[in-house]
Amino acid sequence: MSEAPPRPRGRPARNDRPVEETREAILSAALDIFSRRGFEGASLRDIAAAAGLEHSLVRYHFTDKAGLWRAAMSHLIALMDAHMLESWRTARTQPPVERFRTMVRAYVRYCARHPEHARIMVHETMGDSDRVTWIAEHIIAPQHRALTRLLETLMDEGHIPRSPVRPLIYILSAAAQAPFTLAGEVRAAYGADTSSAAEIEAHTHALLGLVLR
Amino acid sequence: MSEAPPRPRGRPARNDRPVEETREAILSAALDIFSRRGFEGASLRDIAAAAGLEHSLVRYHFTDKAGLWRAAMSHLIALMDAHMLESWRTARTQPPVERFRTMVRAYVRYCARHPEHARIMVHETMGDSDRVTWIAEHIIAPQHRALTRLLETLMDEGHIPRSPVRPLIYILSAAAQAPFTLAGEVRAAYGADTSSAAEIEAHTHALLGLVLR
DNA sequence: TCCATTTTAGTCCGAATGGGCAATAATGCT
DNA sequence: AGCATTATTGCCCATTCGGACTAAAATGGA
Repeated sequence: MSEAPPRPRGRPARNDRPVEETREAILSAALDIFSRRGFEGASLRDIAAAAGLEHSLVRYHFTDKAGLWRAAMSHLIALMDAHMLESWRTARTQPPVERFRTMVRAYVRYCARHPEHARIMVHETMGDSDRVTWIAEHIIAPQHRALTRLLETLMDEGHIPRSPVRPLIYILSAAAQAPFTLAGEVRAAYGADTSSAAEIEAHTHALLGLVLR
Repeated sequence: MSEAPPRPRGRPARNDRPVEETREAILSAALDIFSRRGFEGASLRDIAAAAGLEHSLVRYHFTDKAGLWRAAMSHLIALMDAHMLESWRTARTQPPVERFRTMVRAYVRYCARHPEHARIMVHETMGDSDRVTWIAEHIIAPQHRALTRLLETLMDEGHIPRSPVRPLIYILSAAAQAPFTLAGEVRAAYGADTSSAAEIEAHTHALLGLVLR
């Protein structure tokens, strides 16, 4: 009579991983799964499994599904800031047109490396959960504030046609994200891998060539 | 002792709705829910409820969740064709630049009216289900084939900068869709309703002004 | 009129979900 | 050495999921 092996309940002898590494593994997995399935569609068990853990541990570290979502968003903002910081420092000493080029190049590279970002925006922008409010306040507003001044300068100097800024911002950021957000579509329709360096460069070039003439 | 009202099992006396109307109600609800939650996240019960029916009826009409998805996609293509047909007829007699203007105007209006479309593309482009293959073949390929010829003519005539077509197509279509796919974000960040006629016109104008100079 | 077909709703099932909680090994403070 | 805290797992719960099946009213042809 083979009894089901009564694995003892408590903490496993699984030591060696630094404390912070567990939290980060969970947050990375959460960004991936949330971007793929949306908030409701994502399951704590899938997120935990993607990080190689049990779902109770996710709840231990982040209390709630909602709490995990907020922590994952803060993590995403930190990733973005880290990625853009250097380019932002380079750009601030450049004249407007070059500054724009530098920022677009950096942003396209960021979109290619973190397609979860744009996907999460698409997911969370539906319905009127409090999550969309959080995103608008903590992510969209600062981003757009920074872009608005630069775009107005470019219009004043005649490098881009005069136009209300908001449509322009959405045109530019969506254009920058597209081939990476839709990477699977491009792969299925063209057999191309848009995350390659050559594709990133080609996309940046096409976008800058269209906007600055 | 109030017995739970034993609603008889069978078909309710709910007559009067034309047969085809039930199917269409289900398909419209399916497009909405699929675009909001993705394939796995969407529940037949939610789709049925959105159409005012029981979930068994959805399975009666479309057998499967996968079958419903395919039927909903065909329905979406029919909606798109119906919306674009008239503009396409107008455009074919026009010179290239005007033809481009006509097509962009029509496409932006379509994106505003059917934001589900772009949202579904974002959802289904993740992972490599057979659904992304279906979409690439039945939706993306014909769309891009039609656009490619027009864009090459515009480049030959010097109206847009010379560039590989694929990046250009993704830039243009993402730019056309953005404010409507992200309608909730725009509402939360700016308090604006991008589905209004004025917003649609402003967006079209900004896009055409940037592309054709 | 009768009866087969079509269209609808209700119910049961096994699996998965978010959350609550107990058990317990590791760690670190005193 | 002893003890509180931290980090982790296993298990239980009510709810919901997709799907299979049953019950029955409406419809239309014979």
